[in-house]
Amino acid sequence: MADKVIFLRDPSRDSSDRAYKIKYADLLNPAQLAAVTHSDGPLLVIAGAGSGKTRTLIYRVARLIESGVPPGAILLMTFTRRAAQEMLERVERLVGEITRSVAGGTFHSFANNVLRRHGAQMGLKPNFTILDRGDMEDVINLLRARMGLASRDRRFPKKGTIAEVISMARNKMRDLLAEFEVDFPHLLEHQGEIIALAEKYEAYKRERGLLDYDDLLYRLAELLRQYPQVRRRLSQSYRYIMIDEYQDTNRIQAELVKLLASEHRNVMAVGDDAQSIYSFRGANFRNIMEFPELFAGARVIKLEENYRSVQGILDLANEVISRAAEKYTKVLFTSRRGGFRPILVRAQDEHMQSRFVAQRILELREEGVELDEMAVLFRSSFHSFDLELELQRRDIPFVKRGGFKFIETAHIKDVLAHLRVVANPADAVSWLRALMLVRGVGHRTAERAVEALVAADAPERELARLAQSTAREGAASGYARLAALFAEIRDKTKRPAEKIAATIAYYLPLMREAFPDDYPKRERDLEHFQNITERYRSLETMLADMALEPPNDSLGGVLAEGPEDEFLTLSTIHSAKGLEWRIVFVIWAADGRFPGPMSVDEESIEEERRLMYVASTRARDELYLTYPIYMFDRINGYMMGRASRFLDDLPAEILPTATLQDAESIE
DNA sequence: TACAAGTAAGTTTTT
DNA sequence: CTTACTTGTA
Repeated sequence: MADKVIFLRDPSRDSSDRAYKIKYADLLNPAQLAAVTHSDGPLLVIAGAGSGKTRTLIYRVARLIESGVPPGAILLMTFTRRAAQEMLERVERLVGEITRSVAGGTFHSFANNVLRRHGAQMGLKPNFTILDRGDMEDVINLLRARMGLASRDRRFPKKGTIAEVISMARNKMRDLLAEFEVDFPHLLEHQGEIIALAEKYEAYKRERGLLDYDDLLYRLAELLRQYPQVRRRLSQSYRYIMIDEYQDTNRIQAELVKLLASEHRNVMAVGDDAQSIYSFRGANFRNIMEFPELFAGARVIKLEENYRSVQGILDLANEVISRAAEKYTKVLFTSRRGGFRPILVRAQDEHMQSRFVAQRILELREEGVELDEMAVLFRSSFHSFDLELELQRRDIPFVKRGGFKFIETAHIKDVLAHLRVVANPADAVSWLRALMLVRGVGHRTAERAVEALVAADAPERELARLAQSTAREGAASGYARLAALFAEIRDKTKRPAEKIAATIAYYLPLMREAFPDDYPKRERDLEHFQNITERYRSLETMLADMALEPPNDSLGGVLAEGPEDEFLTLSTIHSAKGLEWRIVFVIWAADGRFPGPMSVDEESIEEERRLMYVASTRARDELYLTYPIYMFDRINGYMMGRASRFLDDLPAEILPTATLQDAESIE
């Protein structure tokens, strides 16, 4: 910030007849303004945490629209679709124009839309089914069993591991052989079989109109590469491309950007290398480092002024990240005054940690801080279990984000499977799931039936035939009921919610038998699910949404009565990305939890460090980092815990410490 | 072949 | 504490 910057106007663009309603220069700092008024050509914005990154994107969209760019020519890629929606709502308020035609969402949702519209060119049916990770694993498990790899004496990797290898290789655009050498050397002995399995998996999906998450990106790239006329058309229609959170894109996504921008190179990438936390998904923070090479001549603008946090919090964040090995150097600063320093709080054990957090939250609420302004963050979803109990005990309402999603529970997946076979009768994964629920049908029978159903022209007739040909009494009526349901929900005049209601009615008795211990809880989930789906008019859209943007909160923790009530947020750090609160607690800031036991090599430790940086920069006013001294470990039993290595050697003027003690008078 | 019950092992983050 | 695989029975 040493130099004073004087901007020269481009007379051809800023001509007098086009007056901007928004006073950009008054509302933005010089760096933000430069990014917002940048017109054509590639632009990289390195945006530190809290530096007004979202604001910059919003004003840039507004500016483009005010300059006469049709909203439909703008493509806004974000990390979640909700982020895109919120941004566009703010743009609408700014420009007073409808922005609904701005294309926005995740790479995956964008790919989904394009492939449904243009995929036929490459032989892709528009009613393809999207497989989530669980579905992918189901298929792999099936193929693994078919290939006789499960029953062997030798230990063979589990479905989850296999799925991980396959997916990682694709996200990094490597072949499987290279993937084994680099990331999974311990699986080298199985590589032949896994490669064979991966080939079968590909064939299985292609034959049945199934696309997993990685396929969405791959098939889109394939479409754009192999069909230049489609690429040109798309590139010409999306003349301005903006990508948020660029540090968390992977190689295939970078390639997609390149292809989509091939006609104009109008790409604005925004991100922060210090916040790259998705390498487990194939994200490569080198993407952001190498953006200027991918788009030669790219302009680079850095946003360093932080508008979120008090200086004490930034000092800690800067200190944590300064020890990172590789980064675009930037130092966050703020003009916010205020004496608060983050504090490292040591508890005796996990429960004391929970009691401290709950107590402090109640104190803050007494002081007038709303629960909505507070969050508790943690490295892994299960770290909050004890705290959740404590919060329930004290009647503190909360929502939990991240971790296990209710959409992934068996009962929701069961219901969805029935709707998925309606949308795509070739969807063998879902048929299998639905058939296994029929009493008297096990995996063997189900597998045979699935092949017949997928090949059949009219599935309901095939179901009727199965009902007649089965030797088992129970199975016959089971098939008949399934056939009746199928006929009912196939009715195109029914809304998705009505189909869900019919499916739930069919499913409830089956669920009670399958889950005698906890079916009431599951029934509540189904009710919740029913509510979520009310707003959909198209079954296909509903199914795609459930796969691509499932509701992120896991149910169960919510204690409050009405929607007007305030909630405390519990969240994994990953799910807290891009969000902010006045008060933030980071629990389990202990070595062995954060960084976790899985992080051993240099690279993953570096990623954990960035994760700590992300966590601490979520806080505006106050930041509490806590850890217990005694931690229970399944292997070692109780052991002495120590503070996270990212925190324990920091000077006391950056991070003072405190120890908790029980006061007999209280409690 | 289906399914219940019992035993053994493994446990991050998410589109 | 959950899931995955084995064993036993109908």
